Amino acid sequence: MQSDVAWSRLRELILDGTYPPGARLTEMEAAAALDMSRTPVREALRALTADGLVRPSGRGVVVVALEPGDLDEAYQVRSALESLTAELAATRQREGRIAPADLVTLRDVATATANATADGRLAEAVVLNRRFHRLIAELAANTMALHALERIWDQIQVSTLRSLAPPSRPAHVSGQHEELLAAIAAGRAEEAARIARAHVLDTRAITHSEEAQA
Amino acid sequence: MQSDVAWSRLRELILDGTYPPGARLTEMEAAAALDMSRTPVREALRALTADGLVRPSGRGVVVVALEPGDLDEAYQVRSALESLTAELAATRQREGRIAPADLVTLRDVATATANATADGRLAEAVVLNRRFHRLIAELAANTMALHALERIWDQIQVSTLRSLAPPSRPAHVSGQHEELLAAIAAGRAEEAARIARAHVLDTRAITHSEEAQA
DNA sequence: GTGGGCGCGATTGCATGCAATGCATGCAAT
DNA sequence: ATTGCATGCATTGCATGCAATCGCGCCCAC
Repeated sequence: MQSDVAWSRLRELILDGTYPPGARLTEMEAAAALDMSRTPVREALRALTADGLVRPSGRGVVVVALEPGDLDEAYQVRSALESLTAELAATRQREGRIAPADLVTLRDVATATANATADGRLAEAVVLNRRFHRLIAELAANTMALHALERIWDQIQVSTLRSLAPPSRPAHVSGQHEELLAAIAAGRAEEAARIARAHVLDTRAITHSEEAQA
Repeated sequence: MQSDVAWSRLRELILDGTYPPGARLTEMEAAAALDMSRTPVREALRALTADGLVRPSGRGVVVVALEPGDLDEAYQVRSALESLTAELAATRQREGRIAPADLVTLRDVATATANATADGRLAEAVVLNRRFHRLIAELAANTMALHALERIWDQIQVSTLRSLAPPSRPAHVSGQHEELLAAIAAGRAEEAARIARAHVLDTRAITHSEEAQA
């Protein structure tokens, strides 16, 4: 369906920074850019509005720019949800409902993320980091939580892309990934929940301090 | 905008059970029922699909019927989010950022909910109960959490409307509301979070046992 | 020079036409 | 009788026309 194509392509363009926060976008422009008529583009823009990636502004829409306060809110929600998914994933592991291969994949992604970060391949690190957290959410086998998280991740990604900077303590972040992985692999649900919550809030704090530096 | 009108009217019809889970719905039918053209109705149906209230099914859409397993997932997410909003509300209260009148309103709604439940005015009790939880989410001042909760509440409401039965222990539910209220009013954030989480999961358990009875 | 008001033009929102699609129904053949 | 297929039709998805709207710029007055 062209409507879905329009949605995913526009979403992609927003998430990779081609349309940065604040960028203006009209039905007609987008229709011309994607070479389709206004109708499917119109539906896509409405969907993106519902997703919180753009917001109506006079004529057309603009890519949202979350203010620091809104970002804090987003991280709070993300923290609550990832705490839940980590707990659920660990519980499922304890119950033997998780395939060993999935845990291997998770470890691989964690390693790749650490390497990319250490090497300064930041764009790649962002993708891998998100994949790491997504894999955990998938292991939790809770589609509602996964969907809610996708929305939050998208919104956070849009508003932090421009300030791409290496984490001040890369080893710290990687260490937390390792701890989280270990807790899940061991089926320690409560610990996994605690680590996930702390890790997400830590990530926010790091971004904060780097904003302050800038 | 007619598109929004269509969305809210259709949403209302679904949430109040006029279109029960499983009901089929086509663009043309809905357009005729709402007396507007297919275009705005079409957009509304897409939005409702994104909201998880209907899902495409062959031609047209059907109102979603969450299976028990999906309901469990929904309650898990709801529990995580309400735990967060309760914690945030309590924290804001401790910081003196909550108007006393808002707490009075919250208490009034809690009382009204308890009365409606005790009197067997179930439809009313559902509305009041939701308003109680919503007020807390508003006190938390986290719009993302509020939006995510609205979605979850909608989905849960649709799939539990038909099994409207008085809670087996109404005093228990009302008591939990009181405890939650007290924790927030006293600014005890951690306790509020704990009570909220337990209360939501309790609600789910009650529904479960009543399903079992039926 | 600045503030306010007015008019024009771009852009949206809705309606409808048209073609494509997929589902249901019925018929035929085994 | 049941299954497979073909045909017709309801319904969707997209394109485009048309009217209403809103923003923007310009001009005038102060």
